[in-house]
Amino acid sequence: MVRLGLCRMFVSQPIKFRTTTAAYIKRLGRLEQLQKISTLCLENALALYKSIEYCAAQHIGCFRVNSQFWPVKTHPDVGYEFADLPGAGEIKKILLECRKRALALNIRLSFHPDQFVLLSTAKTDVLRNSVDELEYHTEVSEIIGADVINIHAGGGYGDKPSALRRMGSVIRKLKKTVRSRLSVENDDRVYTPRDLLPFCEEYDIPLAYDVHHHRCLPDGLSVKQVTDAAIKTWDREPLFHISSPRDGWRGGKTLRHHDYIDIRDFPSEWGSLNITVEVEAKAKELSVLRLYNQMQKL
DNA sequence: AGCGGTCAAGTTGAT
DNA sequence: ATCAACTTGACCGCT
Repeated sequence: MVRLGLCRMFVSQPIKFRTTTAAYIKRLGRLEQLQKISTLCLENALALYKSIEYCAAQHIGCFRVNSQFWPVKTHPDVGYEFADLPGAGEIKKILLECRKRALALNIRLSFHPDQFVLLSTAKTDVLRNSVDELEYHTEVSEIIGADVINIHAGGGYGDKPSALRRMGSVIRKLKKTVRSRLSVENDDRVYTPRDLLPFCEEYDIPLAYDVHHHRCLPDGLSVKQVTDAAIKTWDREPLFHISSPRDGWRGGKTLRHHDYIDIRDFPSEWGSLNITVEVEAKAKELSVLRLYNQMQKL
């Protein structure tokens, strides 16, 4: 019933996603830049195909694709159009094969852009970069068939209601292809489910419920209450997050992720639901496999 | 082959 | 005022 999701990479499998840095790319001429990036994009497309095959064979139902899948795509100096890469047509063919394979094997694909994507910011350049980044993620999503681009609500800036209103008005102006994939996640420092649930209803954006963050930053709502309310915000299969604290629940730093999931951290309320649960744990596929096996025994 | 320095971007909260 | 933490790697370039 529960579809477990693997995040971004493998620790035991020979499946590698490549990336580069803007500093390195800048040293090359434009043609060399595009050639280098093309090579990385091609390798990443092949790695995605292998990832889909692996997940399907191991009862892993979802794969979160790395944000650097097309490296430095939106960088102001070295960014590029996908179509301008040498061999773009060949790469796209492989990506369309990924889409077909994921559909045939029922592997859900998702994205989680990093912390620089901030729709609640008051700064116009930060906002522009954020929207560019979301549009890049959407461009890939449309090709490979990813249905979720999950982001955090960003900073509070001393006034969370105002920040959320800014984010809401930006969301209303996003292209439909972007907006229809967007979800917002409760974080461990600023925005709780209690903050976000009314926002999600008002702006028709689903809540990606991270139960670990909720435990780090409680808001008086129970796991059951948030689970039920979050499910109602989704018009497709809900997507939630699970992780366990590296150093246990006692002591200060509960935020850092453990290698594996402690089965006791997996909410009993989730056991029989039709939901995707992305596993955020450092042992990657090994942690998903262990959790799957433990859940089968229950 | 192994290792050290480096990497686009924002915000928060601990020191 | 500075810096680690957030997802922490993975990369290049030197030995």
